[in-house]
Amino acid sequence: MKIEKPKGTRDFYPQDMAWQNYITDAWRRVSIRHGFEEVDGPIFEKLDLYKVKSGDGIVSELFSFRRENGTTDFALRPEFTPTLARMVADKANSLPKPVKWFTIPNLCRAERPQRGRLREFLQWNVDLLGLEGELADAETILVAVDFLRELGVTPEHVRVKISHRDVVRNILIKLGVAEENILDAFNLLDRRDKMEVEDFEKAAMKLGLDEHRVQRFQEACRSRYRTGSLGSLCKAIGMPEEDVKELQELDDKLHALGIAEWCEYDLGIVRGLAYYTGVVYEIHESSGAERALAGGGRYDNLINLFGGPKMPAVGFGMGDVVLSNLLRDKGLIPENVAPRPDVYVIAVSDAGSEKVLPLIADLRAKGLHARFSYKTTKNMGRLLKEAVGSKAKFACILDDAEATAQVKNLDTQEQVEVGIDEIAKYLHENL
RNA sequence: GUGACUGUAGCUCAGUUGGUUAGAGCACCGCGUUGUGGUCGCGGGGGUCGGGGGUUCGAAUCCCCUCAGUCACCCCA
Repeated sequence: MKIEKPKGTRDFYPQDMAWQNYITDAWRRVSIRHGFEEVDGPIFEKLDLYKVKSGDGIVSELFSFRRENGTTDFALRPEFTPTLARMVADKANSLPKPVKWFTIPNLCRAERPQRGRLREFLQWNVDLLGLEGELADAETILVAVDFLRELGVTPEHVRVKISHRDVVRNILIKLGVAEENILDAFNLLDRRDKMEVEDFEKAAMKLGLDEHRVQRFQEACRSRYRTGSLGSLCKAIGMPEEDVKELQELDDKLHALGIAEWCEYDLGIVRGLAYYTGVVYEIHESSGAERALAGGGRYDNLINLFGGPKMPAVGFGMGDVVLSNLLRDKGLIPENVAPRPDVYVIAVSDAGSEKVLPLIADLRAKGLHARFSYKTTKNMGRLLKEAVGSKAKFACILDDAEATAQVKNLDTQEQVEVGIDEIAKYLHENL
């Protein structure tokens, strides 16, 4: 009987796993050097945890279950933020501030798979809590940008699109959108690029905007502004600079951190969910072809909502699927992401064969990644080919010589004779 | 949940208006080239042609259904 793997899941063969590790290693390395500490939580939570902030609408898109004869509903985690909020709320008073945490959870969502979206995926989360001011927002953006830079991505490849929920809300209200229609208006903004202009206008008018105001709505939210030009943004949409002072502070910090050229303001970015409270941002491939590479923003009410104190919070998530698409399309996949063996031991005579296993054990005990051939052939050409195929840095050739071996650098083709007892030392010095 | 497209070996694909026992390259396994690199040569395993039904003397090929995958919509935490 053949059982297929569940829809939208992946099997990780060695090559796939090496690639996955390449990404997660970089996520971890970059997080740590920016002063973030790794955390994790359960892979499933009580279903209620996901209802607190999102409501029931989201429930159909998650994998939920109940133990046989049990009474509690659980769900595989579709995101990490609720778990994080719970963890922070639980120990809010004893955690040193600010809280700088990162995590690399696998998440599950019961959606139909398509490009850039699977039912199980990895998502890097970086969150900074308990720090007032826009430096916090800027620092999370810095972490994301630094990561992308580390993998060879440039400002030409991607744009960090920044917006602010209150700014957009102000514009909408000034244009005459009623308070109770604000979320619908956000939603409309979010989808604007997928809609025909006519449909967009029709939907906008439903929210209470006349023809003239739809036009201004369009102008305000479809334009992009460079960093350092918030003044002209205000002028263009007729807004006092006072109303964008948080964005201005963020702007200053982005310049101070040297990442302003990666960023731009795009008031069409609002993010889907209701819990964001201030700055929101998404990272997109420049042409806009892919879905968002990362998304985040400020959620100052969430810790409070989960029973903790009121605490400022900002963070983002980046999924591995869209990231991999981007890196592949931009030709940014390194040739070797799997670990290279330090040395490949081969025997080209019967006497040499006797020495293989003791040498292998010795090399490995001394911390070297050492491999050998399971074949019985003594054909040196064939064995060297196998060594090269393994991507080993050195080959160690054992022959009839009593106490020495030939150690060959497979990259440079240099070959030297080394005493068998000295091989580990030689390799450590020359790797 | 809706729609479009695609299913032949692990991968990329051939396969004549329907006609013998379904093929190639790469990959994998083995051997040889009797001691220095991705060669070359020989050999091998592996496919109920996604599955089921139908038309036909005969189906990978034509028709219907179904399953899976991809992409788009919905949604996107």
